[in-house]
Amino acid sequence: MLSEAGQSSEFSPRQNAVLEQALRLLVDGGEKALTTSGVARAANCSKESLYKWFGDRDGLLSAMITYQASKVRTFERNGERLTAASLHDHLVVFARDLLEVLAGDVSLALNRLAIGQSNRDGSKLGKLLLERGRRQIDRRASGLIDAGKRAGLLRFLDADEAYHTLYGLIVSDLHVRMLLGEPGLKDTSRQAERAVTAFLKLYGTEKVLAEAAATV
Amino acid sequence: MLSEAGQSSEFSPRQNAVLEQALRLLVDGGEKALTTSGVARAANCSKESLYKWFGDRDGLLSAMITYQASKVRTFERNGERLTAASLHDHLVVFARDLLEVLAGDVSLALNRLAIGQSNRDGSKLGKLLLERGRRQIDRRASGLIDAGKRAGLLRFLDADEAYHTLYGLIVSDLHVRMLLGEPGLKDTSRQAERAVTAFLKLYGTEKVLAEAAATV
DNA sequence: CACGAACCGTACCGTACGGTACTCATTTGA
DNA sequence: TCAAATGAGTACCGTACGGTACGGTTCGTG
Repeated sequence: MLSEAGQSSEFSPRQNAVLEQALRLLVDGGEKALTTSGVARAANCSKESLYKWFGDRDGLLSAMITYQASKVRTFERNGERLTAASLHDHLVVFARDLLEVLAGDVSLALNRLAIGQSNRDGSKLGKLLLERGRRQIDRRASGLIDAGKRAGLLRFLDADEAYHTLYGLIVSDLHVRMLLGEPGLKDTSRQAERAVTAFLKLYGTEKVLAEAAATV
Repeated sequence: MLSEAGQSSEFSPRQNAVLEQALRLLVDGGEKALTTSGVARAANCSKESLYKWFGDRDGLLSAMITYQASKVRTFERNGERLTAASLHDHLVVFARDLLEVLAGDVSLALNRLAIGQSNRDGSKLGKLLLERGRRQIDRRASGLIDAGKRAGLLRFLDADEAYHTLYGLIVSDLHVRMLLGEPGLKDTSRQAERAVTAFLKLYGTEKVLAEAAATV
């Protein structure tokens, strides 16, 4: 179930509680509200402990990203035989999950944080966020797409290219708009459905197209 | 040519020079490097003048966005008759321009700035950035898509939906990745070509598809 | 019980920022 | 020619942050 070597003991329970409070402060008030004094006060710990555990403020930020990523786990593809209908459904579920994750409070706050620091620290946080937070979702989608190809339902040369196309169809500019503060999208289900329909039209084999035509 | 009521006298030449220096500081060192003292020093003006001209620091940031947006002007569609080939070419040029704009130093810096402030000031800068910076490119693409429909080359129900699909196909997650500090994309031309090909496969009429099949 | 480690709460320090006040040189205009 | 206005340069103030040091408290262990 857990695809990564996800040792949940990266931090102690006490430290996890502190990181949880830090994330809450970040979500509520942005980076400016995330002061070391504020975290210590909110988490009922001392600043000295913060610096012992996390080194400095940047270490705290990194730990927050690592901790949050460790909470978001995704399921591996089980080995079931894919049909056109089940591929479509799995893709729609993936699309909805992706939009839901990207629109999440904590995700948006951490992305804003990493983006804000990206030209200050050489994008250290950005790299961390992409590695820890994105790999799960990437692997899930790639697995799904590969399975679709093996089942003769999808046709493509470059799996990575196909995945990026799927991602773009699902997300479009919604992520950046939400990062800029625009209120979240209203109808994620419709958006997910549209994206998957388009993706299947681009990469589906005759098998998929026939079934789609039959059901529509 | 200028579609907006773009009075270039929004700021005085002296103020424009100051804003130029402020943008340079922002691009070089991120938001943290953009201090009022630093701007005053770099632009050889006094802090008192800064506050007289722009009110406060937020006013300076807004002015920077407005100024930068006023520099990026785009051409309106001329009334030429679209063919399948010219539509394709115009779309590719648009895609390349879009990627080039999004990957620009100043654009990335301003987007990072607005995103960093988005949960502090009620996304005032984010709104400004979307309105001033995005409307031009939106209008250009919408005009192109509408012209394609009028010429019988594209088929869609919702023009906005078609445009967002095009945007997602072109940009995918590149914008966010660049905002997070990842080095820019290596091959914008190929990316643009792929996006337009996919877009035409999704929204093109038989007329376009026939020509595409003939040329490929 | 005694000892030490971990840790909380707080006080403290140096620094850097946003914003204001003041002085002095230059320009403007009648 | 002279005074009013403009703006550069600088000094200054209050505040707030990151980071450190210290006293007091809890808790596990021999």
